[in-house]
Amino acid sequence: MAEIFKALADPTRRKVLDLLKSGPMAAGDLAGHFAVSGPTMSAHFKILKEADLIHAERQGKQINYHLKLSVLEDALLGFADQFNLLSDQPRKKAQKNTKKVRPA
Amino acid sequence: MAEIFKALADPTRRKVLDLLKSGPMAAGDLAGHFAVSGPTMSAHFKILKEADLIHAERQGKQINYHLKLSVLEDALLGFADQFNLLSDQPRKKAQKNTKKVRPA
DNA sequence: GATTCATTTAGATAATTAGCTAAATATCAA
DNA sequence: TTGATATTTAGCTAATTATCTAAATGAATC
Repeated sequence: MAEIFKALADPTRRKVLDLLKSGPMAAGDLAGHFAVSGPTMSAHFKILKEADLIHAERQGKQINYHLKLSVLEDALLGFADQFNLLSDQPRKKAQKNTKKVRPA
Repeated sequence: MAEIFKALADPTRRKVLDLLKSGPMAAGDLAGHFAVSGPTMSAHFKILKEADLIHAERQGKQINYHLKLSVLEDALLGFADQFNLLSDQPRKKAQKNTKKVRPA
């Protein structure tokens, strides 16, 4: 989970995730949205892959990146939940083993 | 908001926030939970202050740090919401100007 | 006001990071 | 199999970061 927060700490990487929100995109198309070199973007993709926030799928010459939304969700909401920031109702993807704790 | 994610990227700082969850704590008491020098902790506090995630209040010789939960909440859930990760019902702190968009 | 305690600021260093260019790899097309 | 295209890997550098020790500041106490 540390890796996820590291990955999210960079604005370029956050924007990559944002671009992938609406569907998979090729590395080059993603890179087109930024003013940095291809290799630099590739390094960002690598960090996002290592954080398991995206995954790659080669299609011919191109490599399409997909957002792993559920990983982002678990990290973000898991952390938020640590601070009781979520409403008390279960969320979309309910988790197993919801511990019932009688309020003190 | 970039500053908040930077601040959250460090495990020491995330743990500081976690310690402050249950109430304000003095700089020294916080530092007691980590294996680094006082000045190092002070630098972490500074970064958290600059991200507006905590605030300081001097009480005699000590400086008590308070978690600014609403700032954390806005950042975290704001970002989560960008990815539609929140349930559709309004949350605890409802936001102004909820735009009503008729589903397509 | 000198001393002690709690914390921060200053200044240095080592490690990490984001960026670059050049070269390598993989795939497709000619 | 040569060439073109898409992307990554390698190797470098500059900037940032986390850490340290020593010194400075602020507040209470003697």
